[in-house]
Amino acid sequence: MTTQKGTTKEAIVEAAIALFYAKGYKGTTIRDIASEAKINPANISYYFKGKQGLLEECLIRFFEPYLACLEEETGKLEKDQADHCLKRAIKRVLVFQSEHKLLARFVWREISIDSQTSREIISSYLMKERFFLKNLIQATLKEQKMAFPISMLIIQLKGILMMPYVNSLYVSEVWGMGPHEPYFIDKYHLMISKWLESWSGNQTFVKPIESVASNHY
Amino acid sequence: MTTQKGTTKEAIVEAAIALFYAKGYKGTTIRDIASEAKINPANISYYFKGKQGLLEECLIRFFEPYLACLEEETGKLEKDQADHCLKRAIKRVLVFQSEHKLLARFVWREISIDSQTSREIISSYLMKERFFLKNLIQATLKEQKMAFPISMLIIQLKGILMMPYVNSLYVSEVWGMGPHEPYFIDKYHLMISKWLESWSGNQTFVKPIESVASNHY
Amino acid sequence: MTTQKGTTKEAIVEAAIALFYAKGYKGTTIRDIASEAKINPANISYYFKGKQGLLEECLIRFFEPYLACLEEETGKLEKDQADHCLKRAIKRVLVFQSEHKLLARFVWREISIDSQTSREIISSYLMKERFFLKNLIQATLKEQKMAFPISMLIIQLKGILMMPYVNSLYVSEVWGMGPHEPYFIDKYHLMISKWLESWSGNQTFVKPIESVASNHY
Amino acid sequence: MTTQKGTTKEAIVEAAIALFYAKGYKGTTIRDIASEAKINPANISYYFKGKQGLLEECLIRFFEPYLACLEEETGKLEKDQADHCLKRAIKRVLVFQSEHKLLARFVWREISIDSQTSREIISSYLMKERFFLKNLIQATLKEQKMAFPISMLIIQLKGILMMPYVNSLYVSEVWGMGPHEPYFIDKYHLMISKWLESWSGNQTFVKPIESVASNHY
DNA sequence: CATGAATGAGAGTTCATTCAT
DNA sequence: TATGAATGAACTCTCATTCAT
Repeated sequence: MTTQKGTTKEAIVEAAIALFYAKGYKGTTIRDIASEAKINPANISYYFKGKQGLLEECLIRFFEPYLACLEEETGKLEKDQADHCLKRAIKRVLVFQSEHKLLARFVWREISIDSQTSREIISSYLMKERFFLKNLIQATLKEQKMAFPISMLIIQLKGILMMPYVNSLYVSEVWGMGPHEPYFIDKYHLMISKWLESWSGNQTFVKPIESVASNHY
Repeated sequence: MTTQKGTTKEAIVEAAIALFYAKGYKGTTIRDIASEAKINPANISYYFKGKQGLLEECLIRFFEPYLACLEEETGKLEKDQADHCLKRAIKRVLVFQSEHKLLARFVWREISIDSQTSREIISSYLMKERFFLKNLIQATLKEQKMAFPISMLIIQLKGILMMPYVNSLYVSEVWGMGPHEPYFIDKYHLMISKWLESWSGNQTFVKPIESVASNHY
Repeated sequence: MTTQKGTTKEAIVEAAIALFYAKGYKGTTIRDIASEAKINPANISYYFKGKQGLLEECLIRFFEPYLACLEEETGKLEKDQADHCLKRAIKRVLVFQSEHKLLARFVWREISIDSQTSREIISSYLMKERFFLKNLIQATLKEQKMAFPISMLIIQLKGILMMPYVNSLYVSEVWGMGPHEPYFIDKYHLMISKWLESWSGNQTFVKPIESVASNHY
Repeated sequence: MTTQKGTTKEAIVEAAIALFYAKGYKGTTIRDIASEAKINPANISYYFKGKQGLLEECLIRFFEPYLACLEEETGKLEKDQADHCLKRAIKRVLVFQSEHKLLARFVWREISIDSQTSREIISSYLMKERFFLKNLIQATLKEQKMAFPISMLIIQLKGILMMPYVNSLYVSEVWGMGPHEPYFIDKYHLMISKWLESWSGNQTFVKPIESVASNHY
């Protein structure tokens, strides 16, 4: 059978993401994936050197562009205002995740399982993430007297970024709209901006924080 | 080898909870469990009619007392003030989950996977949960003009209850303390109370909501 | 199905030896072995931790008693005449191999293939073999002026010992009888004795070497 | 990529011989061969109709010239002295094998494995071999009273011819030199001549047999 | 001729489960 | 109750082979 070049590989990844999301990595067999992608199971080993290789491809496809957002904005710290970089980074990360909801959800859930497998690749990505977030936050805080330790801000930020895709149900209802809806990102981003300004001191274009609070609960 | 009556069964469940939490249901083999519990794998089938039976035992051990909290407080609605019942229910649920952190975390994570298996038992529990939450909220709202649809409040509440065990990292850092710390529950409960009063209109012993907001972010 | 204790394991090893001999290690599948032994393929992994484990069991079953012959006679060097020890060692090795012809043939053929697998276990056994042979020969040579380097004698001896099982066809026809026939060992042993005396100088009960030579060719 | 005509095919055969020798037929994959020969795996099927076809090509490349030696010398029986033909045949066979050591060793080892595959081609070659050897020996023996049955002489001769390549280690040490050394063939051939004369009665240009014997052991 | 994609058969292995003891 | 042996199903992966280009 003749297929378009590259089609098979893409079909496998797409099917894998959908099934890993729905049934978990361990709960998905390569035959599931093969039949979903309408290809021969052997192709999975052919293209990805096995099921774990496919998992790693998925992780890479998530983390590479995800980290690119953070890296690029970290790179702009020298010529742009730090809080602008941080805000742009946040926005880009939110957009990226919202464009890859299944993948985002699957990745954040799966790495909470002590899977033995792919441990190295995951921890290397998480290290990079932490590095960029730290730099961005540190630069934003530069001239501030820090009310919080940086480490705490990093983890807060990370939690906020993951939240809509890990607890989408919760967030979507709390916010009256979900990550899938058109203006969600704008709204969520606005909320984060206010949180950010609450500690960065840089409140140029922000409404009073009370309005967020009452929105929030 | 002779063991105390019931000891074997308990050892199995304990080992299962720890391993299901760490490695996921699919990622845990009954031999893992057996060797962790220092018993023979055949005993698992003997006592629980198989691995799935053991999973269901875990689910039951989580949901039965969990739902009991809600059911009992729902039952008190006739003789006590509705918002008091709701607050007590919330507190008991938080305490229970905090006493069974691994189990709570495992259950809420696992049911997000479309496991096919145990689907019936899970959805029956979730139906009950929804029923009790609805009744408690509805009673609290009784004489209020509802600003929100009830369904939204239910899901919000549910999200709030699960949060500390699903995203413990996030919550613990945002709150400056985690579900494992002694006063966490009190603090978290206080926050929820304020959220609750923000829509129930019953603000007898509550500080203004702004203070929560500024606490929060 | 109920079977005698230990029967299954033995049946597997027996079937494995026969099939490894006939079809080679790579050419034999565990399903071949299982059906030959009339057991379930999973038992092979159960008892031997996989096909390679079964191979190693076969190697162990060959090398352990084989080396025991050499080790014991090496141990007797202190209280007995060296050439007697060496001759007894040779005789015992011949008898042992002749009692396990398939195994012997399979082992000597298989280790000539660069199998990657089981490399460590094999080379450790061969090292021991060389050690014992060296000691036995060295002791026999002690008071002789050595016409040959020891290493050459070791390899000659080893070749002679392997020969009847590696090239049984050849030997059996040259000798007018094969390793399977009752008096073969005696005759072969006599030949070796003469070869041995040709360099050890100890010719007490030996016919002149020419008679062997004309027998041989 | 353009390659010289025939180059690909030759590269495949060369790689195959080296790998079959080192890892056995079953232990070698066509991808091993392809990457060793730096060609595409599909070419192997293209040129040889599959892995087994490649094996058969190797067998042919060994047996055809091998048998040609025997056939040609058998053909000369009518116009030349029988024992001269036999000796020349032996010499040519030895030279040929020594020029194709890997192939020789691989072939003689592999046909001792009941490979099912290529059984027909192998046994047809072995039949021819036996036919030529029988004729050569029979002619040499013609005017002799046979002390041995012919069949025994055939098998003895065959064993002698195979020996240096099957048990090269053994032979090389016993003889003080191996099949790879320049004068080995001469020496080995001399030895065979003496063996031959010991039963053919034709001892014109031979040293006394004792000298061989004392050389040998 | 040469190639990369694709396939089906079958290999080794794991696993939950059963059963006689 | 508790256990070790044994099983069948299913999984991942490898491999020789085919085919369109």
